[in-house]
Amino acid sequence: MKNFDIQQIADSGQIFRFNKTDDSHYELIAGDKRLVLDENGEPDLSDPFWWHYFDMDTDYGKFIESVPPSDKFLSAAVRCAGGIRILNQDPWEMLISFIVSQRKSIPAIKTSIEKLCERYGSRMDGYYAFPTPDELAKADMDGLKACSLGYRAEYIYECAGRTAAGEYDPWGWQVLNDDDLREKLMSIKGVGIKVANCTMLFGYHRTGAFPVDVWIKRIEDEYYDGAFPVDRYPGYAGIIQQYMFYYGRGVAKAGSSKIDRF
DNA sequence: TACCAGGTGACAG
DNA sequence: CTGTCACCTGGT
Repeated sequence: MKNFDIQQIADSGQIFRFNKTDDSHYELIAGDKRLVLDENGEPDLSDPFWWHYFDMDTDYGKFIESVPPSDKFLSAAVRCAGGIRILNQDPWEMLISFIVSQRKSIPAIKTSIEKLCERYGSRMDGYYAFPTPDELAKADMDGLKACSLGYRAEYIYECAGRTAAGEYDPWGWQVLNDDDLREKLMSIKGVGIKVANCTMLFGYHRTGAFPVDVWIKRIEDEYYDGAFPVDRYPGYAGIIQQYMFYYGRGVAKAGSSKIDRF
């Protein structure tokens, strides 16, 4: 499959409910759906939901080819991360997941989200769906604290309550332009610029959103004199960000054999 | 065992 | 408007 590598997608930090189930299978849960992947990581895309989820109508080759050879870092990044795609995930699930993500390691994020699903999500056949706003709004602070959320519990509590009440409408916000959407997201307590941009990129497929986290910051400081030229990639800087994130994080983890240095 | 983690809100200056 | 700082707590 062209420009498709499930492991790279999983390691690019956009999905948290992706797990190895045994030595030859992976599972991916999105909303109330589950996808099982074989040892090759090749999903069955006959279901239109998953076809759209994996953004199969988009040609990622053109983004990769647009990278100027003069940019050595980015050229190396796309060589190593060419299988990354921006998934079409659910706005609500992304909003809650990235509120949870702040100041947490990825394993800790996954643990918290799994606990939220087990405690508040619907029981499916062998797994738990991501809780709906109504389901999550039933949570009290003690229950949320039991999900290892720490100080984020009150953010989740408030966001779920206001969404269930109709004050927040994550799905309705899809009609907003990027700036209005970002402003709306940042009006939510616990959502700053980084969480807003991640939610936009992964939950609303706003590929122009460019989340700057500690990894991207390090890369900007080290290779781009402090600021990445986002304007060079109009409307798809977020896709470029994913290549940078995957590669930069891989380089930092010394000994990672699948990463080539430049 | 300490230390840090894909940040944010509150508050100074 | 930019700079600091506390913050819950799991994972390594």
